[in-house]
Amino acid sequence: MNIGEASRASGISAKMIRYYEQIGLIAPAHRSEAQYRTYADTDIHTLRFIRRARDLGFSVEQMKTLLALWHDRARASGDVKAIALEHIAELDRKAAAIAAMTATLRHLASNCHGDARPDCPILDDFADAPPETDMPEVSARFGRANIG
Amino acid sequence: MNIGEASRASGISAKMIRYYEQIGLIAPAHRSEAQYRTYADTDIHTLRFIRRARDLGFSVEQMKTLLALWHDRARASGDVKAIALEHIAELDRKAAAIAAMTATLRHLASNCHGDARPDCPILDDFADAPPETDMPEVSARFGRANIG
DNA sequence: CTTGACCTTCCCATGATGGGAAGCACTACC
DNA sequence: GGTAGTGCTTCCCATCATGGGAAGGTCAAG
Repeated sequence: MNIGEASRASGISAKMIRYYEQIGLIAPAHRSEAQYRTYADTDIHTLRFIRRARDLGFSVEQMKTLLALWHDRARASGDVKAIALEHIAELDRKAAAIAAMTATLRHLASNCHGDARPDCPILDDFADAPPETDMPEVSARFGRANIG
Repeated sequence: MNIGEASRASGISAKMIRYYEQIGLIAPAHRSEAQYRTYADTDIHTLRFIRRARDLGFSVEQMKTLLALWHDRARASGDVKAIALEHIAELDRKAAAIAAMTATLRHLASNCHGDARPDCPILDDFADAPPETDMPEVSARFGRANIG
């Protein structure tokens, strides 16, 4: 199986498959005589594993660890769970940051006429909101949230 | 006021102030004889505006538009509100993607013993989850969500 | 043998941010 | 008037995961 077919079978672009190989997330693919990468069913299995983990938001580093644990038949499920829980916590943090933003924005937008008149509470807020001293907790004010 | 003081007054790093100038988000600062950037109160006001918008998750491109509207005394508040609503919609999409991820992950984690035993439903799912055909709607399955 | 689809490597771009080096300017102190 | 220390300048590089595209080799069908 060439890389195009592997891509279709796994849902990962050929570009990314090469990249994952380059950074060591997956082992270098076997090569045909013409130096084409070839993939066996087990390789596709691995790629699908990666696809699933990636879709659940895991980073490449986390996926490296997860793949290692997957291949370690003597792994402790606690190690896997710990990574998952840490990732959930990270996602929860991002969600909280987003929720705080949308709460503030919805409030500002609801007070804005949104017509041809120039008065706009949104711009007024941006112009006059007091500078943040520091992030106290999750509120309508926070530093550059790690959401992008 | 030099860039360091402007940074402290606005909450934006000196690095980012220079970057914002470079990409044209803000006008080139006035320079002292020694070519030091100098900032007046109005400049700080603009930087604080940017800080606020940035903290609410707006992109540089959106901030460019918002700054233009801010300076346009004949603006229509509807134009500002439209940008805000679009951004809220974008944030909601990210939040939904995150929520779908955490829902799936919490479910998998709750079924994982998380002890020294190797059996792990999380890895089992990653290894065997059917490949996604395409994103149907917001569910536990979705493509590479735009959350990072 | 040509056409077209596929593969290869290599370089560049994204967005917003930080790190760090080399060199010049300013301030405070002796 | 030196000198130490801080601050400013520009320039280059890195992040993270991904895509775009060029130049060139390979393969299968007609």
